Amino acid sequence: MHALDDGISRWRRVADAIRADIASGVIAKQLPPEVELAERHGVNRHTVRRAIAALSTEGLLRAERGRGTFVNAQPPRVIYPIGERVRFRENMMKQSIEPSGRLIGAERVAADARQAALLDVAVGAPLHRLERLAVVDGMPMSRSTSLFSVQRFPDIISAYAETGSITQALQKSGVSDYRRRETRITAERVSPNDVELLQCASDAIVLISNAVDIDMEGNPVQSVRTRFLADRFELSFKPDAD
Amino acid sequence: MHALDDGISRWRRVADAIRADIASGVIAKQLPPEVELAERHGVNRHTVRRAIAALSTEGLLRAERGRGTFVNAQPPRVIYPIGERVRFRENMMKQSIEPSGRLIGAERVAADARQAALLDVAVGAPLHRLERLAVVDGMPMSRSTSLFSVQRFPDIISAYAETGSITQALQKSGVSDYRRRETRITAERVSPNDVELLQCASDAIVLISNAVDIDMEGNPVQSVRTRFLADRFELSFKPDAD
DNA sequence: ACCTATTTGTGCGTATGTATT
DNA sequence: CAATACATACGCACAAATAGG
Repeated sequence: MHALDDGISRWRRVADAIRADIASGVIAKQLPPEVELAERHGVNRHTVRRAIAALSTEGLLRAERGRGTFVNAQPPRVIYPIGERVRFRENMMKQSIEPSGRLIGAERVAADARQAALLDVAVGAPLHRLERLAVVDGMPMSRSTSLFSVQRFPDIISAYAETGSITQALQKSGVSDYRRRETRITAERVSPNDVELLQCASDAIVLISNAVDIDMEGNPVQSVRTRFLADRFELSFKPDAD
Repeated sequence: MHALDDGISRWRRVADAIRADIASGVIAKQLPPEVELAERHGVNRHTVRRAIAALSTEGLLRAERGRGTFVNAQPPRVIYPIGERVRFRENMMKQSIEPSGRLIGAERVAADARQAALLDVAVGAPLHRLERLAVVDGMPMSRSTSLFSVQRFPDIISAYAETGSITQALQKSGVSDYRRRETRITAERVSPNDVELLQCASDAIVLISNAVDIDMEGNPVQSVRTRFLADRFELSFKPDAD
């Protein structure tokens, strides 16, 4: 019978009670241990764990093995401008943030239909795939996967490895300047592959930006898919430019 | 000892196995029952449930009590342009989609510091808050909250209620045209308040667009915060315009 | 209309593993 | 090393929704 006062399950009511305690300030930083919460609410420890799991999924709590369960403080999001001119380094330095890119890996792949259309190459044409991790103050901020035509940019990978900058690597390859043609944005849960690199929870949310850069003649230069941690970033679009 | 082959927990390996089966097409639409999966993988039913819960959080699966657990079909996302000229109705009709807005509620509120700065009014100044739900083919697509200065637009609420269009309501209020000054985008889990209106899972992800519209003289007209379901939308930004 | 089998959801008890203090 | 606290895993029981006879 389990003595349900209404149609709400016990773990939901425990979760609601904890959420209320946090909102009212009764619980400020750290939760009582699971066994104590179980006693206090008159439920099994598993039921408390179920409630904590739900609140963790909401992003409200964070459990650390051996230490305890803590209320998540949400720092203000970094503002990331998107527009015609997109330069990671410049954007960050405007906000007094020292950025750095890290090369994760590079590979040659064959263009599928979608990629071929974006980069204006034949289906099956060889592409360089460049995997990068953007780091700010030692904190991973975004993961990006860039695609370049091998035919047009045969040495782009080594150029990036040397300079650590897409802009400079493209200059070495004869592209003096480039601009963004289109940026498409959506959001998903982080892929398991990126969890370790981004040092985030396995159910974190990432903003996904799919973009195509073009040179001054309008020819596609790179197609890039960037994953930003949504709780650390806000993408800003200003028509006027700045 | 539980016979862990490596450092990965059993539920994770079951989850990985299920994910692989889906990717390879071995499982197409519906999963075998939990008890059968438990037998097949040599684990307890709870362990299978843990794996299914993780994959559900990823959006890959959907469990229905009494029926079974199903693979989520992901329909292609609707592309939503963001740029200087933002007109919900026009945007949707370009993709042969018939939109409609629904008035959820309206309220008078006092401007806090942030809102006051955005709308260029005094802190504490009265604002109209307009709550809307955008619906496409009977399917809820986005929830938005608009703020207008009461002083400048005393009758905006009734004008919207009559016309069902922000653009037309503003025209009635003497704003012949307007454009977007800035759009900021991030993502969060859906707020419990919006779950019912958006008819989504309680842990769904929403893209959040915070934007300010200005009239042709550059004066702020409205501040609007829109929540799009991330699995139904892709926001597109093209510098050139279209 | 009813009953039954199937399937997911909830809850408790117990034991053990692992990281932190 | 010991105590504490979260993580994983198994087993059992019953509730609730669904589907079919």
